[in-house]
Amino acid sequence: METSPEAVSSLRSAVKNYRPHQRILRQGQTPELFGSLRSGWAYAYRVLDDGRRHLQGIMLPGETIALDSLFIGSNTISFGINALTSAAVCWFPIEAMACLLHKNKTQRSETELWLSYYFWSLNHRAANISRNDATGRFAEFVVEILTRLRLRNLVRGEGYEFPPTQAQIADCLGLTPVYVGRILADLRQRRILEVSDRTLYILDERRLMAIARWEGPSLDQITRRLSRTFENS
Amino acid sequence: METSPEAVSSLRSAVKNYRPHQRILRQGQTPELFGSLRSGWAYAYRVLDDGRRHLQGIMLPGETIALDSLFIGSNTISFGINALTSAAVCWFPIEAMACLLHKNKTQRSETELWLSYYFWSLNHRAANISRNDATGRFAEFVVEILTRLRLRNLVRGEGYEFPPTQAQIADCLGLTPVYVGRILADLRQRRILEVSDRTLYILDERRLMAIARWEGPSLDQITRRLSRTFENS
DNA sequence: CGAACCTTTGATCATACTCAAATGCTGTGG
DNA sequence: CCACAGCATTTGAGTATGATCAAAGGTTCG
Repeated sequence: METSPEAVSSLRSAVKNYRPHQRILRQGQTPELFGSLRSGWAYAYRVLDDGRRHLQGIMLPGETIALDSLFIGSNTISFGINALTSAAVCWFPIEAMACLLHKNKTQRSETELWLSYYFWSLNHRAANISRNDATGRFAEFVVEILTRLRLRNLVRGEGYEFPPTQAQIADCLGLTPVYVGRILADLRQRRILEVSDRTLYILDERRLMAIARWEGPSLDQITRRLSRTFENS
Repeated sequence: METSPEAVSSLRSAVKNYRPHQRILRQGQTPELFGSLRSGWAYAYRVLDDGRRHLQGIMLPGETIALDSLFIGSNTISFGINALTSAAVCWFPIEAMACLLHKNKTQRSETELWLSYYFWSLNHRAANISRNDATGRFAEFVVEILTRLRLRNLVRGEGYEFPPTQAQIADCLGLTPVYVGRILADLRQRRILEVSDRTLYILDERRLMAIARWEGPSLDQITRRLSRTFENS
């Protein structure tokens, strides 16, 4: 929601810093503020009855924290959000934000676009987990993150910043940490991609996409429109 | 969205009937109308690149078709919706509906509740698929549907109406039809539940819930509030 | 310097898939 | 009314993908 700074910046806002693993939003809480990640990564998770965690998604620098909170009023969010790396979050008052979004036509259609992307990705994630094999899941996971990093031009040097641990990736994809390690080893050996020192190197993007069986059309359509919103600002 | 009939019924609406498997909403379409299932079941699906389908969710009688459409403006929905049984859908103009929801405070907070349930279920479904084993997934699937059927008092006789085929269940849970059959046989043999003649009989709800490892608290909280909205109308 | 965590590798195991064939049910047209 | 095609279910036998258990080396942090 990195949008139309003139309008948004008129809102009172506060920046808060978080250490890795620090809680940003509590599961079951009614959010009072609406946040956006100024820097760093974060993850949305759900604590299961047996104590294990399931990671529902990952937030990249510049992205929105829990878009839900703009629309659910006084209801609670069903997940918590923690910092994955050191992170800074910019907080806005929800009420004012929602009001602004409703009145300003441009803002509103932009929010609708983000929300539709949000719905898309929630559904897509479930489809990915249920149909792809482990390697395919991981490949899709990487491609999605890549797309989002590129959208915001977060390329650093030759590689991409890629802080999640194997255990976190596993919790995202419904795999075990050990097996994620094996997938990484396999992809590295096949010279498709390599992760080292929290950096991701894509060696053969074409084959990576083939493995991910990426649904080009449906995502492309959305990202093209999203990237247009960046050009305009 | 079976709510405050006085207000909603003032909107122009049309009822349309559908045969089993008939398309209700096309994938990639911008919905012009907002629908609610007057009778029958429907399913939201996504066609994958390899031609297979993934079922994203199932809609029961009385429920809303694609709550998304109220919030995404002119964007497209990333899934299609088909009738699962013979079904009747009641269509409302989206614009008027959205406007009504925004102005009327009661309606609005009710929509927020439904939307938060929608977000919950999208996330929950992904968590279910990625963490539970096949039997657990199915048990959770059943318990969720059961909860929703009861919410609307759709009990018929001693059993519950349960039209989905094993192949559809499989596409919902990321399993194969054959294995779903084996799960059913196993649960029947263990006297936990039984499906015959499109009817579901719960033989041992306690054990079913245990298998589903149902997240009692988080769902209960929502359903209690949802059922309150039914009592009020 | 030690503790905690992350990664890597090996060996074994089980859950769920694949392939295949038989049975039953439903609807349709001759 | 029957024959048949098409689908849904059931069961069997064999297989593979990813889990589990275990241990060793590497990092990071206090």
